[in-house]
Amino acid sequence: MGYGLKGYGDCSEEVIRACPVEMALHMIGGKWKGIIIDILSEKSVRFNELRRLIPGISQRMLTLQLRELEADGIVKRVVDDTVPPKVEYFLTEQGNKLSSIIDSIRVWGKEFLS
Amino acid sequence: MGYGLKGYGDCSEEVIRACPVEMALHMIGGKWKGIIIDILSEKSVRFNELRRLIPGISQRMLTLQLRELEADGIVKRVVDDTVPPKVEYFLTEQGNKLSSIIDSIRVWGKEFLS
DNA sequence: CCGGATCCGTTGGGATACTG
DNA sequence: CAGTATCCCAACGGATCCGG
Repeated sequence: MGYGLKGYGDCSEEVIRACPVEMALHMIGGKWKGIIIDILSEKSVRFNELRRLIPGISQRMLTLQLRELEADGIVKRVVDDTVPPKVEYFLTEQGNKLSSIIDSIRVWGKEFLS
Repeated sequence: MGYGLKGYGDCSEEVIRACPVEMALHMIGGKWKGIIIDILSEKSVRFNELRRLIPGISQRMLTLQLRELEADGIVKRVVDDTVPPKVEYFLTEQGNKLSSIIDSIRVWGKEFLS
């Protein structure tokens, strides 16, 4: 048995090394998760602000991806119970560490494209 | 217009920073690509050897993922034209650089799981 | 030994409309 | 403002069988 995050497959003995990799890729592999983490690494952002910062994303997908990131402990969601509602998103400690990896991925990607 | 790898979406102005990230994640986001790159980072491996090293993967998926990695320039495929056939896979220069990122992802993942 | 071809279920993600 | 709810399609990935 391995970690078992959200029903993710077990880790057999031989691939135990790769499991954390698969898990991590699974957590940041969503179509918009990279840029969401990237934006949140700079500052906490509100829902519609995030929407404006990510052209092309639908309300539905933004909600879904944020919920998954939240469930995985990468993003924190803070609701200010006022009218109009105010919901702010920011990275957790783990999310911040992830963002530095996103950075190195971007460095690699840029070099790859050049 | 952005890079345009395999019909991947365009990069608008505001998300130009995130595009290399999306591209990279798209290239390593396959279910088995992480572990394949991981294994190849140590040594070049033959097809069936790779199969044995990745319990649970089907022949079809191994072929597909290798083909994609090859098309993306991460993996090289060398055919020794003999009987029985011998096909060896190894990382390209870009693939090697990627494997160090995989390493840091694993470090993060391990810490996340602990 | 190293695949290709086919079928098919599951999931990811887009479009649109509605709500407290 | 910050979401839900539906519908729908395409891509992903597993199982199985066939071939050089």
